[in-house]
Amino acid sequence: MTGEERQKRIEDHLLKVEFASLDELSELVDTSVSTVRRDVILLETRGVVRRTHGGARLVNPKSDEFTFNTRDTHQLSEKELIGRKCADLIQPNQTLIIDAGTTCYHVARYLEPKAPQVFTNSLPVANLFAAANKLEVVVSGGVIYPRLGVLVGPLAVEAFQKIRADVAIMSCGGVTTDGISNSHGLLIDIQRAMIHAARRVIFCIDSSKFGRLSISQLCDLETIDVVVTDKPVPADIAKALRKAEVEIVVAQ
Amino acid sequence: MTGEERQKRIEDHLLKVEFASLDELSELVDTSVSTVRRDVILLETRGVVRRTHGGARLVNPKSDEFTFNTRDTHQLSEKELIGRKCADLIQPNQTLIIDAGTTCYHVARYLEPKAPQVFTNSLPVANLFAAANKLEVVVSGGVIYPRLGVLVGPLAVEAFQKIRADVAIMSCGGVTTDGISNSHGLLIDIQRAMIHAARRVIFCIDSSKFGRLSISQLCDLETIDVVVTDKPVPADIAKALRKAEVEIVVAQ
DNA sequence: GAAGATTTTGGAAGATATTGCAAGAAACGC
DNA sequence: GCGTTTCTTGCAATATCTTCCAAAATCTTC
Repeated sequence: MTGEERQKRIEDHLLKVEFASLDELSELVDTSVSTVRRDVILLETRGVVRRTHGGARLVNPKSDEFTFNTRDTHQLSEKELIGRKCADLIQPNQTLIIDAGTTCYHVARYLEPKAPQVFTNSLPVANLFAAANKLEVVVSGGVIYPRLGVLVGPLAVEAFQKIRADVAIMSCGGVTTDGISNSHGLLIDIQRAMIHAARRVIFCIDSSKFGRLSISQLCDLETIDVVVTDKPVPADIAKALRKAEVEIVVAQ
Repeated sequence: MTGEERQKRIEDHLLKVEFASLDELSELVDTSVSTVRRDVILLETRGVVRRTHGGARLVNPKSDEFTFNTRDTHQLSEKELIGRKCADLIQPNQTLIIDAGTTCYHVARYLEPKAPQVFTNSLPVANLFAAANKLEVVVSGGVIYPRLGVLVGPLAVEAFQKIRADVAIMSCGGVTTDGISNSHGLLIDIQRAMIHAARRVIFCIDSSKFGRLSISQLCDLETIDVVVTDKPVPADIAKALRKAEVEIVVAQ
């Protein structure tokens, strides 16, 4: 086995496990620990891997997925259900605005067959469509908000102020009878511009958000056209939604 | 067996296994290691394979374009060298514009310690920095150009027209004594805006680009401040660059 | 087909790179 | 702290590379 082959195997292995001890690696490629150590040093200078005491870890594990993976784990199946149900509401060839956030990301995953035109300020959503050239994806500009991979700031707001779309697919941090709220102040302006630009506004809201209040008020319930969620909505909020003429879709 | 037949068999075998040692290959084609070595040297000059200590590796044929497979760190060592050398030219806390393209991507990989402010229209570069929140990354808006993961169109051009930066790190498709050219017409306007926005323009150019002419003319040599490359520049182009007062940096 | 020129091949010698090991230094866990 | 593990550094053994050369094969030319 040549040196490069070994290094590739080490890299491949780390892609799977994210972290590995030198012993483990030396066994994997059937060579001495010294050699593996040298390989890892080399991979580190290439920026592929970071050395730690006793092993190595991948530099940017699953960088395309961003950290919202971690948030993902506990409510994955609900969000996926919501995502699929919400995608069903979209007609072919509509133009869509897709908000940042895990739930909206899951909607995006089911959108490809509809071949819509998509506007988004979410890097994960952009990455999702970057390879497939079936549909046109427009990314708003903006500053990357680190952990979430959202583009924020004036560039983003302006981008959405300039456009019009059939549907906006949104998410949020909390819903009460008074309206929708969100936790990141930076996102509020952008979300307002998104909602303003769309003829029809769909909020994807997992059940944990009902009754919860986040820091910044985003809009009142009248602004919404559809709510997609995973469990029946609590009575008081359901009543308020009906009064605001919001269609409620429960994915089960 | 003729030499050509041997080389074809070697190539075919490498298509299957990706890596092979010279011993392995010499057994495969039933000849001495010396001959196989010569074959491999020949295949390397044709760009089919890459020699490694003790063996040979297939060169990924789709190498020149940006695959979203940025993990594909092999056979890019020239670009990696250029990337590191170019990153050395950057002072801490400068503001940078980073062009799309594999070479610029490799520059970006070495930039984190410099903590610059970064503007880019490249999704791979954006993803690279999205996880790390050490540095501020601004993404231009635009339509995703599918295979390359570049943002193009008016949103992108406008984004770069609005800003100013210390350095632009650029790449291109070809360099002749007449200037720089690039293959994607959509990129030209954006690259011009990038160059215009920067006080200092650095082109990262791997040696295969010298003497090559791409479809669209981007700029003349006077526009450039620095060229970073991996091999000594051909005499005629070197002369033209000197005349245009371009600093030449060779990474070796 | 034969003689000579050219190319290809296999191998040898010395140069270079890689590998595994060992001793001392540094880091880690308790 | 102290024992253990891991890291660094230097070194010798090994493997591979480069560069040469002579033998063999192939091509030219007549």
